[in-house]
Amino acid sequence: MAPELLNLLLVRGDRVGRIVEVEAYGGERDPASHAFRGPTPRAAIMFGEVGRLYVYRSYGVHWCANVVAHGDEGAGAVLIRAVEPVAGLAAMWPARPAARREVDLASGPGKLCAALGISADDLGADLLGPASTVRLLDDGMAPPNEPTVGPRVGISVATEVPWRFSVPGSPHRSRPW
DNA sequence: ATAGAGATTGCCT
DNA sequence: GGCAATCTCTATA
Repeated sequence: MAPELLNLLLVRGDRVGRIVEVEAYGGERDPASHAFRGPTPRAAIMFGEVGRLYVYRSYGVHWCANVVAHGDEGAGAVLIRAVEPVAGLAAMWPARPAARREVDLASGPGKLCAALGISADDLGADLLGPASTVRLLDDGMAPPNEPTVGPRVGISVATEVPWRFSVPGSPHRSRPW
């Protein structure tokens, strides 16, 4: 379902971004996944109710946002890797002091959390709940028929698994393919 | 208790 | 292109 998230809107307060790049992580059989070692305290949410927000700290510096997604059993999550700023840009600029161009505002998993203001406060938010701090919205733009597919980024194991998806040609993606 | 690694970013050369 | 920043989790003792 990771590519199905492409072109959906990620909303926090008055800041809105359109998802242009995602990366899927599996359960206990995916050595690159936080769920690989079972439902540990951090990873337990990946084994729970789908459609919730999983936020974790990356390199002690950044927050990363995931959508919990899996079948009837098992575990998994989809990392949001990049969004295109759609609304609330005025609040995004001061949250991203290093960004000088609009395309750099949210073109990475840590960047988009900073731009939208997503942090541990939002951990576990029901992304489809109308009252949640962080929400996923469908404004009618369908996901791309043929998303760009490639290997996952920043991991040292199972790098051959082609579970990175993006909107073809979007200038807001995190890294060149 | 403690050590090592990490789904990244931005500044430096 | 190299590398530091800095927190959390997990494994080992």
